[in-house]
Formats: sequence, C-alpha cells, structure tokens
Amino acid sequence: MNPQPSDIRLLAIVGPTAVGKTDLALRIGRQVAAEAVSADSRQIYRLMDIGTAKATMAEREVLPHHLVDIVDPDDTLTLAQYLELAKAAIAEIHARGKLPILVGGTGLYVRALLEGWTVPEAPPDEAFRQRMYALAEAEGAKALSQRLAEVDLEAAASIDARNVRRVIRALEVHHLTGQPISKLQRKRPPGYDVWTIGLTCSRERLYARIDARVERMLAAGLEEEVRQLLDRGYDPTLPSMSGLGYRQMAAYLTGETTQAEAVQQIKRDTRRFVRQQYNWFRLSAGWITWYDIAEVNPERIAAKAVTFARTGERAQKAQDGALFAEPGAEPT
RNA sequence: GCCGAGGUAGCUCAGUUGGUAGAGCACUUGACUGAAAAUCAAGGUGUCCCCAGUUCAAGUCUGGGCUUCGGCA
Repeated sequence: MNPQPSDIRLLAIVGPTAVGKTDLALRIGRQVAAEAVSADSRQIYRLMDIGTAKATMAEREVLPHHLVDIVDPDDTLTLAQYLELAKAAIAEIHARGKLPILVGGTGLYVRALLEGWTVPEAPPDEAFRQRMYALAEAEGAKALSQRLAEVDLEAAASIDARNVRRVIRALEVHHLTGQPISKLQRKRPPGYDVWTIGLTCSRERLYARIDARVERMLAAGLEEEVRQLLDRGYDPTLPSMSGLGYRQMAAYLTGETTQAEAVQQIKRDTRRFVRQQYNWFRLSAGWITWYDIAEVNPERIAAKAVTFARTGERAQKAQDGALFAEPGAEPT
C-alpha cells in the first residue's frame, strides 16, 4: 500500500542563496531522522561542487541528500524529470520513517512541487527549437509570436513576444501535442502535510554574505574547478556552465575578461539572482513562515522544525520571531 | 609655481548654434509549467563643483574661486 501524500509530513526550507538553508537543514538532521531533497537546479550536476555550494560529503553523512550529483555537466534535467524524481524521493524517505526536507533556492522547482504543477507531456524537440530560432532570426520575434497566436491566443497574449525562448516552448507544445499549452497547464496540489520555513535578512546583510561566500569559493578553488571542467571538454555554452560562478570564471579562463572582473561579476550577478528568487518566495506569501536570520537564532528555528517533525505542530506566526503575522493563511 | 585637460545619476561618460538633462552598467520591481543560477520585461535616480555676471532664459557664454588628473620645472 502506497501512503497517501497527505500522510507524508514534509518540511520545506526556502529563501535566497547564501542565507543559510543548508546549514539549517543540517542542524535539523542532527536532531531527527531526516533526509534532504534538493530543490536546486545547479547542484544536480556532478563535478560542480564549489560554485554550487553543495553540502560536503561529511555533511551528507549526517543528512543524506537526494537530487544532488545526478547528471553530468553536458546533460540536462527537465522540470518534469525533476518533479518525478523529487516526488519519488519524498515518498521513499517517508517510507523509511524519516522526515523529508525539501531544501533549495530554485523557486520553479519548489513551487511546481508544492503546488502540484502538471507539466505538459511534450519533451524538448531540439530540431524543432532550432527551426524556430532560425525563423525568429529571419522574420523577427513578433512574427513568431503571431504564429503562436494562430494556435494559442491565450498563451500568445500572456507570453512577452520578445521572450523568444518561452514563445518557442509554447509553439513546441502545440507542435507535439496538437493542443495549446495554455490548456495543458494544470495545478493539482499533492496534499503533503507541509510546513515551509523561509529564511531571509536585509539586502545589505545578504549582499555582504554573498560577497563573503564568493571569496570563500575562490579560496576553496573555484577557478581550478572550472578549469578542470573546461579541460574535460565541457563547453562554456552548456546550460550547466551558465550557472553563477561558472559562466564568469569560464569567461576569464578563455581570455574574455580579467580575473578581477570575473569575480566582481559573480558577486553582481548573484545579487541580481537573489532579487529574482524573491519573486518566487515572496515575503508576503502566506504559505511561508519567514524568519529573519539576524533576529532569530538558527538553533531556535531548528527547534521549531524538530517539533514539527515529531508532532506536526507548526510554529505560530506572530510569535517565535516569525515575520508577517497572517494566521490561517494556507498554501496556494 | 607654470602649461594642458577635466569636474553632469551610485559608477563610466554623452550633451549639438544658450530653451532647467541622457546612455550603458549598478540599483529596484515584475513575468515565469519538460534549458530556470535560464529567458524576458518595467522603473526611479540628479544643488549639471561653488560664487558672481551677461541674458527673457546658462550644464552650455564671461570673470573669480575650489578641486582632480597629466606634463614641465
């Protein structure tokens, strides 16, 4: 008998990069039987350890991590594949009598999982994409969007015509399924017994943490890690190499920029990324119990999580240092 | 000390024949359903170094001052 999702107690830890999500998960892992399910689109890659700030092997002894190191840098993992693997991992961990902890900063993954997005069954068709890009090149992005309007008016209206990538995906779905993407996108909440903790702090503080972390990555050998990837023949244009730290380091190592510029750009781009992350994890979101790390000791947050693991009891907003009192707010 | 070139948005700078300013980046915000740390979009920003003068009107012209950077002593 498979357990119903509603039987599965799931803790989620979200927030911007470098705020301390992994650290919190480890603290919890030392106190209760738990395993982590990563919701990080970059930690999936093997050989990319330093720049993605993966938990160390020793830390993974304490808290086993799923969905980390699962594909090679020249491979890709799609959203649909991620969702399948994550759901399976969560079910397995629960079956072992342990607490699954969803940890990660990839908003798309977290939201898609917790909100139960049904991804249209249309795997990428590279040849089709190439043709569409050529078309966009020849006739312009507008023309492509008009083509989409002919088969899917709703999608054409909601996707910015200038965002060629998304317009092509919508066309691709119609091409492969004969149906408009706007009709295939569904949400079916999986119904986990989930509590989502969000970690945050002021931008000023976070930006300082980011700068410090980038320096630590450099000291730990980020440059050498990227050089080895290039030496192994992994091309700078691969999706995996578009990650923070890798893209800029590769540009330096191939002579496009100076080292100092590359480092500065990593810091700058990471700050930009943080702003993007807050679009997925809004401070005003009722489904997240936010804690400001400058105000609440991580041990105290971990204690709340442990209580949840044991009893299913969530810390109340408006107490325990949680931000944004909105009692009764439900996950969407 | 002398000669030259500057001082305009957080930074680098543009600003035509005088009509109270503008681009890139930064910064802030938003979208996001099989590439997502991707891709795309929107937005604000100013003692135009200071003082005086000419003028209906000065970032722009004139004089003085302060200051930065070169070169020469």
